[in-house]
Formats: sequence, structure tokens, C-alpha cells
Amino acid sequence: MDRRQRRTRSMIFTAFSALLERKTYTSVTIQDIIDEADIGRSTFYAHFETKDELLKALCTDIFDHVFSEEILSEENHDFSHHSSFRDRITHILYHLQEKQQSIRGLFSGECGEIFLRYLKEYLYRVFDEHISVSGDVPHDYALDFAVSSFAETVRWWLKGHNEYKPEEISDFYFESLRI
Amino acid sequence: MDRRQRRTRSMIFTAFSALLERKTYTSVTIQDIIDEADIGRSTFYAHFETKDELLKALCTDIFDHVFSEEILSEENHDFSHHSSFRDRITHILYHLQEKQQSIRGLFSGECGEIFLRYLKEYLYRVFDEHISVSGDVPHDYALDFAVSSFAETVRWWLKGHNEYKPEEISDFYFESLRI
DNA sequence: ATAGATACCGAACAATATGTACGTTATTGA
DNA sequence: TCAATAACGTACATATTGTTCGGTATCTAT
Repeated sequence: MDRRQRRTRSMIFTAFSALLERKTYTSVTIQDIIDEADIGRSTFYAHFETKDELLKALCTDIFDHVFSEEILSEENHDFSHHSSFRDRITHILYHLQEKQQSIRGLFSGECGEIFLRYLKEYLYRVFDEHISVSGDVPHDYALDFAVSSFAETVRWWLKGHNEYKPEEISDFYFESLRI
Repeated sequence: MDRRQRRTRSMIFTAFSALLERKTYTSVTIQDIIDEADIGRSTFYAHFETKDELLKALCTDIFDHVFSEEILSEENHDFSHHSSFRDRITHILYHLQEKQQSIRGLFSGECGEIFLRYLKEYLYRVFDEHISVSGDVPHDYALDFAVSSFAETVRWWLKGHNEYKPEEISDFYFESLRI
């Protein structure tokens, strides 16, 4: 990827994140982003077709980092079998805490919902192998339940309860969930 | 409320719901709604200032109906103490199933997230008295966990698993939750 | 260092959406 | 019947959108 492209892309991301701390996702116009990033109109459209696509790209950038080691460990079966589910969860929480600065704006309003939806897509892959059916509950449902409630746990944590450590959040989660 | 106002309001709601089955929330413009409902531009703005406000009003209309008996039973302490938490949950699920036609469009994309957020606001009130702290988990968290996972259960159910009955969904939910 | 490729600029453009204003018409409720 | 008012519809200024295109600056490979 061209250095100029990386620079422009990064400038757009920065401008977008900054705007989301001041305004709601809906009220942020592409014009706002162009002005904030101080780039040409056509330049923006050369990178992203819509605001939604921009948001998705930003989320992907963040999650690819957060889950990078997760994905690695998926390939390395030895490692994945040695580390417990709880350890992996705690691990993800640590990574999210690191990235907290850049995702703060992503939690406000409608934007937070979209952010969480993408987070869930990544979580499905991690959770799938760890969820076992109990009783008459369909596996499909059990997986969705575990993933959704974890995503909501992340929201609860990063949006007003930062005083807790990743390990504590992990404990709360597993105390509330039947696995 | 004037009969004309009720009529116009209803026409706007119908048009909006219809549009949401065809297009995403973001892509639906106020102009679209005006065209679909076939009303004057200024008439729309006499009722709602923004699209978000319209969505909120529509959700409120639906939930006020779904939770109407719930709210009644909250006032009537005798009844509320006799009916179990599980019964109340099942009751809510029955009402949501009834309203399924009118809320189908509300589940697509970003709109679904906003719909669920409003649903959660109503659920907090119902759940609050039924959630008791266990272990070291903060009451705050336990309540959020129960409400969020129930809202996501509703999403899972109405968005692709209609084959289950309200009682079954209720069972799945309580099987997965530690209370 | 040079040259070819290409990302960015910026100005312009039509098309559409937004929010408001105001005089007119039709319906309502008392 | 009549006063109140909801809805109409036309108009308007403003803003956003998405696209085009020629010129400039920057990059990468040789």
C-alpha cells in the first residue's frame, strides 16, 4: 500500500473518531469528515464510498489487531488447547482496554450498536468451539447468547465502569453465564 | 387528539414501516416518507422534527402496548407478587409475537439496534425487582446482563427462529441464565 | 537520478434533501 | 353554525451528495 494512501486513510480515521466524540454518527456528514481531515472531496470517495463503509473499515482495523493473536492461536492447535476459554476472554478484554482511546467515540449512540455488531462477528469464531449444548437449548441459541452477552458486557465495562480490571469483568461474565 | 392528527400520524407510521422493509434506516429519507405517505412536506414536520424522533415514537407506541399490562401489574402489587418472573417474561414474548407484523421492518440493520435499545429501557423496569445479586457480581452488572441477553434473545427469535413458541424461548433463556 | 505510475488537489456540476414560511382549503369539535 | 386548527402546496435558501476532469505532487522501480 502506497505511503500516501496509508497517510490519507489514517487522517480520515482520525478525523472520523474525533468527530464521533463531539457529534452523533448520523449527524456527522461526509462533508464534516472532509473538512476535519482537510482533504479533497474526491480523495475521500477514492477511499470509501459511504460513511457506513468507513465505519466498517475502522472497526475492522481495530478488531484485526485485538483478535490477531486469537487468530494465531486458532491456527496453532497446541496453544489453543492449552489456554482456557476464560484466559482467551481475559486476553481479548486486555486488548480492548489498550485500544480504549481510539474506540471511545465509537460507543456513542447508533454507532455503538454497529461497533458491537462487528465485534460479535469476530466473537462467534472464538466462542464456537467453546460452547457446548446443555439440556434442550439449541447450540445456535447458546452460541448467540454467550456472544451477545459478552458484547454487552464489553459495552457496560467501557461505557462507565472502567474501574474494573479485565480479570474482574471476566469473573462477572462467567458468574452470570451458564456454560 | 384530533382525528386528523391521529390519521396523519398513523399514515406516517405505516409508510415508515413499509419503507423499512425495503430499504435501510439510513437510506430512508424524510422525502421518501412524505412520498410514501402522500402527505405535505410541512405536515410531516408538524408531527416530527427528525427521523430519529419518528422512530422513537413508533417504538414507544409498540412498547406501550406490549408492556401495558406489565405496567398495570406493577401498580397492582397483589398480582405482581403472585405471577412469577418467568410468567411475566413469557407474557411479554406473547405480546411481541402479536406485534410481529408491524415490527418486522424495525429489525433490519441499524434500526434493529435502536429498537432493541428502547426495548431495554422498558425491560430494566420489569427486571429490576427480580434480579438478586449472587457472589461478587455488582447488581448493576447483573441487571444489565439479564436485560441485554433477553433483548438479544428476542432479536434471535424474531429474526429467523419463529418456529419456537414463547414458552420455549422462555425456557431457553432461563436455561442459559444464572439467576 | 530518471521516468512512469498514481494519489491527491480543487474547482465545478447537477441532483437531491433539508428545514422553514405562508396563504389557502378543508375538516373538526363544541 | 362557527371558530379553531390540521393539512395542503408552493416556494425558497441552504446543505449534502456523488461525480468529473485537468493539473500537481509524490511514490516506486529501474
